Amino acid sequence: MPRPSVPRLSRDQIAAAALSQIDETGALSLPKLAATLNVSVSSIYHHFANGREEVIEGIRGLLTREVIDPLDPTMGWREYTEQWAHRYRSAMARHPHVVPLLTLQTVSAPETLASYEALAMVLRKAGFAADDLLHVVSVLDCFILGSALDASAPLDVWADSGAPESALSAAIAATRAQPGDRSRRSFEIGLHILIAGLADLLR
Amino acid sequence: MPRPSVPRLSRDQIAAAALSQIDETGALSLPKLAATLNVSVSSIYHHFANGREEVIEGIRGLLTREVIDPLDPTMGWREYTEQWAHRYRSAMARHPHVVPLLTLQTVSAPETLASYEALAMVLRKAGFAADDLLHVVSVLDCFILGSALDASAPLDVWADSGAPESALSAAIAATRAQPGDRSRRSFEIGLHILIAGLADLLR
DNA sequence: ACCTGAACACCGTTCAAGT
DNA sequence: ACCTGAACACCGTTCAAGT
Repeated sequence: MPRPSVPRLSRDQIAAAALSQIDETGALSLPKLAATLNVSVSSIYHHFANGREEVIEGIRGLLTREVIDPLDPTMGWREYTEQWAHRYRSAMARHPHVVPLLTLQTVSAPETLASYEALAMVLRKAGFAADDLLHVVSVLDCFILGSALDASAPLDVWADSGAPESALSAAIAATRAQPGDRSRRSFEIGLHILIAGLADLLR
Repeated sequence: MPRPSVPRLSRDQIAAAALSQIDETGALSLPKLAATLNVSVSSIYHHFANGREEVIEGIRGLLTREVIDPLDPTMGWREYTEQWAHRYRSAMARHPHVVPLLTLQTVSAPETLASYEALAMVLRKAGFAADDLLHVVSVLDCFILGSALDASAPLDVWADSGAPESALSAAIAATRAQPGDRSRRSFEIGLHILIAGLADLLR
């Protein structure tokens, strides 16, 4: 078979197909990915020399690009942080099965690193002390990641965990009566508390 | 080979060996686990009919038992919550490679469910509204889980991510100058903010 | 540069069979 | 009840070879 005049694969194309496979099947298999792309497994390695792990980093990059790009760094730090957090969480919540895979490996996608750097610059300009800045980023990051995991595998499963007088079951029933997305609402409550609390670090 | 007079395996023993393997190698392989236990792979399935996933749930149970047990439910909700959160996070932080595996599957370990139920009861007695209670638990849970992941794969790797004038690199350098565990310190800052903020829900 | 095809070592899971 | 041994379908990764 001749070498095609135009490459049949690109990194973005592979990462996008991998993302779809995870969304649909809940897992990533390189043989299946190759089959979807009408290509042999080993040719994926030509674009991602480090194999599976690098493909997953590609997905992280895709997701970051998708939602983080158009943030205006000149707005106030509170608003910037809130939007940054919201976008991150919703990007991940849209791909529930991907999130646990992302937690399995260290962040190296340049788009993701750049978006954290952008947040750090906004916070520095807002006057956060050098000693505090990493803590601020870290606290936000932890909560967003945890919330994304919560959106992936909601606590609601625990409904049938205990006896009928269970405090947790009662709370779940009460929450079910409320409209909207429980996980998203929890996220918003926590985020507002965190931003208000972190603002105190500015004196 | 005769059937041994005393069983050679128990669930706890298998889960503990699995935990050690993950701590030491960063991954869990049932064939290797069987070899360590001087047993054939299929005999693991006699104790954990659902295989690998159930073994990992066993580890979750082990970790929960290890640290959650001796919490006195009569203390104030703030103190209870703080200790509960601290213990959870440190139990997970002691086993960094385990945390991502735990996020891959739904919680079903009864010990873990019981500890969330205990927290919910303390919060209810403290006067949290039924509509708020699940959000309170969820916000705490998200932050703890995210913090455990942060303890597993610290942000500090990002030190060499950018140019020398990077705001993130500067923040990392400033934080390195502080004594103690950066991830743990971030956790404490966030936890105190969250508990104070959640207290406002009591009016 | 870009892709193929075959090979390798390794998985998790199942099942009939032993005592 | 508790364990063995073999078999199955499936992984991720590598590498020589094609054009």
